[in-house]
Amino acid sequence: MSVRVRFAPSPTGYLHIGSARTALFNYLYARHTGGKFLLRIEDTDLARSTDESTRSILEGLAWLELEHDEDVVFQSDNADKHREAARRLLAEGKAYRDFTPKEEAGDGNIKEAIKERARAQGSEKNMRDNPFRDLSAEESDERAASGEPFAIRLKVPEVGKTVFEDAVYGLQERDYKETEDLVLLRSDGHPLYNLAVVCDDIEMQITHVIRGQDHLTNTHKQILIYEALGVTPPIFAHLPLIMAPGKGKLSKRKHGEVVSMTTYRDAGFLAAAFRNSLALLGWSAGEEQEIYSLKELVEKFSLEGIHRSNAIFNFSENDPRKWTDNKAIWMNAEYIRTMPLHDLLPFVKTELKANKLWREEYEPEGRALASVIDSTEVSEAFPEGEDRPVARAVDVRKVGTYDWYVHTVDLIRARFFTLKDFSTQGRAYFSEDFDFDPAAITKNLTKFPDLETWLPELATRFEAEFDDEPAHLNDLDPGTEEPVALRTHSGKLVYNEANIETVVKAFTEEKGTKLGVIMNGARTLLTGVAVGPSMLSVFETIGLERTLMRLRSRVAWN
RNA sequence: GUCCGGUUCGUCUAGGGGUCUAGGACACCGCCCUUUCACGGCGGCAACACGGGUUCAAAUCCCGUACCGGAUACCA
Repeated sequence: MSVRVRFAPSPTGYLHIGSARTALFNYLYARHTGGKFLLRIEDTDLARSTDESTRSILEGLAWLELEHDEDVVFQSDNADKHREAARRLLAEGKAYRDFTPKEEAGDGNIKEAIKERARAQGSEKNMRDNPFRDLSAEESDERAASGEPFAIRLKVPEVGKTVFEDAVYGLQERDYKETEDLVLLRSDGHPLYNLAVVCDDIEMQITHVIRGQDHLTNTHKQILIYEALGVTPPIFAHLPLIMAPGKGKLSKRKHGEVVSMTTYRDAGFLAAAFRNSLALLGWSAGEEQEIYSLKELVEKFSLEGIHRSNAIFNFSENDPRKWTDNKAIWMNAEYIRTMPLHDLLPFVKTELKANKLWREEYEPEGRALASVIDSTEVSEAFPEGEDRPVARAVDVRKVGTYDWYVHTVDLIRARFFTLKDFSTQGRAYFSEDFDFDPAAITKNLTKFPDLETWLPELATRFEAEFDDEPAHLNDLDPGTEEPVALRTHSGKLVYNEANIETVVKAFTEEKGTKLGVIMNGARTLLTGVAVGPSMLSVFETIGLERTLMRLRSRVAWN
């Protein structure tokens, strides 16, 4: 029988890290085995379920690219079937009506209240002491017919135990006396979770239930229901939990945004990178590799590789550099700087567009970049799997062209952690309207007051020495195709790294200062930040015109 | 309280009786490169929860203790 797994979130909030990981593992298992990955929304708790949550969960799954098979099942649509199952068990004497008046839930912490009550009862509690458990069928029917409200509870046998082999945790046993006669149907007729799950899993022909370890005890109750229903239970695989730093519960309430999937999307994470780091939380292929493509994850995933101990999602709220798990941040950076450039470009485009930094000129030859990359024309744009476009920069790349854009992204991505960095740290490459980092100004500018006159002077020097005119093709070295002529036809120097270095070094010597002083001062004026690629590349990439303008600008000095 | 589960560097983890003076990654700290740097290179710090067994041999198997987590609802 082919594998059928499901991800069954309850729509009571956004998709959080734990659920996302559960969804991922289910997805990977399905794809690995060639089975189906189904999605079921467990919305039986009408009071807490919202459409907004459902949308948000679907959105999160879509972002992670965990595509499900078949139609989404809404558990509430099956309520009639659940009720029917409860009635059947009642008729067969495997369940009974409990006429105990419903206890009103007190306000405050429900979890705490339950724990308190359980503690008070201790081991003394007899799970079979419900007075209605052995009520005669006649009396039960009579009272029901008279309109007395009742819940339907499963009649758990007096002696014996539930046993199942968990694919992760191994053999699990639980004595019946530890399990109460659980409620199947509420007195208002609404089916309860354990009944609904079992019925739906049967109906959806689920073969493997992969879910959080917090369901381990529910599983025993569910097995009881399977047995009562006369159906063989599926295979269960429980996942260790993802905890907060300090081993506490990772909660929306306490930890806020770090647990929400949308946070990562909005923070400029690549889904592939986040998915990759999620996969490593509670699972390992037993090797030292850590960067896995989705394809590799699918190939290597196995239930045997799942751990039994909880993992901590490590972050510290007060450190902006560690606002979320460090390894996740690192992995995102790793993806950004090592993934094929043509895979990264669409994401950068989206980011730039969102910040009004995108220019149509960045489109390759006027065509939509995405369509070029996705279509068969890819070979034309990127011959033989090359990351870079075919157009070679025989001259200085003209600022604002597609060629320049690709080169720039490639240049600046090395030090970036998220997609957001392209529009923040990297803003000065794409716009005249960028901010200056106060720390950079202090460190590289105001510390050397001479720079206030030197840098505009450098601009004048550049203006005298350089020309934006490209070198002529004739000047190319036939062997390397690199421009050999350092001068343009007007007799000025080509504005490229080698020449810039010569000019800046000479200028530095004249001023009797260190190269770093000039370079870092220029970096601050040109890019607004203190870190980045080699300054020679920066000069060239920003282009002569903008370099002159920015070196002369007074903005940073005021 | 009771039941269930877990415990290897700060964090994610490798490890399934000898190859473990415990490996990798992130973070951190040094050094190198360099005009700076959150790129890169090299290096360092740092862990088998504790106590008993079993065995020639235990991080690995067994038992206990401690700690942590989960569950204990007419929530899911």
